[in-house]
Amino acid sequence: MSRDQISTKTRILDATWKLLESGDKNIRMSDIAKAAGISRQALYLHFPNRADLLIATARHLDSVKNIDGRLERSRAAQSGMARLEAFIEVWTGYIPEIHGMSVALRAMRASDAEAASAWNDRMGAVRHGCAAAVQALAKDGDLNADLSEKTATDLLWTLLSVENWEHFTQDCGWPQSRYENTMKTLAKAALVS
Amino acid sequence: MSRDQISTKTRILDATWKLLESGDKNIRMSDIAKAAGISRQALYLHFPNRADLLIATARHLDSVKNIDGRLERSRAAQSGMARLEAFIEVWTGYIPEIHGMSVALRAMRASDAEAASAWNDRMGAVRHGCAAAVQALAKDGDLNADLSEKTATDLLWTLLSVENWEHFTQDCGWPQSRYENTMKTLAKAALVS
DNA sequence: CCATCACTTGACACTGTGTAAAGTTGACAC
DNA sequence: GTGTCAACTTTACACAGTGTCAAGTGATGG
Repeated sequence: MSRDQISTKTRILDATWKLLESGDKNIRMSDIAKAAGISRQALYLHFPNRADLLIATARHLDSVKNIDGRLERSRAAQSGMARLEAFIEVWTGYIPEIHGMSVALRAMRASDAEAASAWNDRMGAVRHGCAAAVQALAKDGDLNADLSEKTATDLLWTLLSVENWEHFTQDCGWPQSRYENTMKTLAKAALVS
Repeated sequence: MSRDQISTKTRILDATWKLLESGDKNIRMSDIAKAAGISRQALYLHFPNRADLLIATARHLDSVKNIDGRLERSRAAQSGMARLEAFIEVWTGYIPEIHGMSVALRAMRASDAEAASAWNDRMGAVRHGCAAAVQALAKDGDLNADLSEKTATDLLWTLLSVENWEHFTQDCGWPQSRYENTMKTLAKAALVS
């Protein structure tokens, strides 16, 4: 609160987020500056470059959206099956909220190593959730005997990728609810014995 | 053969392909020109812009690799199941050969409408193959009764996406053979009654 | 009243794409 | 041989977008 109600840094992050969410591609630093109500050069007083700004926005998003808190719910489940379902519900519900961000970050992966590692870091967290759900299934003896825990985690992780969400909801035109239900069905078909 | 053994246009396409295949990101027009042994400006005598060059390279690749001919094999299968398997074998075997190209084309989708439609066109062809396999399954009465042909096609198409291939072979480190076998198993688990 | 912080303004270097124009070279026609 | 044409080269430049730099402004606070 040094200057305004909310700090300029936060205003920048919110503006960036909003622009990404709007689905506009090719967002320039000048667009972000305009949206945040400051000069383009002032952005560089807060973030060294575009990549760092986008990465900071991703982290900001995660903290505002409280993904960790939401996943808490799935950790509370009694059975492995319930945990798998709860995890799928939480994660698939989260995807549309971060989709604009994810498009931008993935687009930057090709040219920016730091963007790539920011994305890998976030997806690593998802994988961790998948692994925990698989482990809970295995503990209950519900995991398909043909699958190692590693393999089962790979399958679930891939199934629940943002790219697959895009494919179903964008390219195939499925509504979110159908996507979510299908993911549950497929996950069970693939993982549960 | 106007000038050299092979035409300059072909040399450009081959050079572009080779560079894309090498996995280098951020391939510039000047890189392509150098690889083709001509000046950067000469590229523009053959292709109006970068997008058109990449798209032409994609088509060139498809024609050299003869994807249509390869898919012929799956059309010859006797049963629906055999057709599904043959289609998966052909397509999954094709993915690694076009992967460099596909990365470049997908990266361009965000900023270039023509690149997006070139990619959609190619993926539309894959979807067509999926639909035919699903139809063959349905004809044999082997299609899961819970699924419409459209839904089954959506599932198979998504399962066999290039993005999922990347996920399994790159991010999960699976060898190609394992990827292929898993796709067959998963496809059957998801589609066959 | 002075200093400092947060910002603005204006200028500029750099990269990569695409355009433009004039020059070179070799093949082919007559 | 001369002329012509196509395919290419060389040089130059416009343009967008990123990132840097330096000088200036204006409010806040000791």
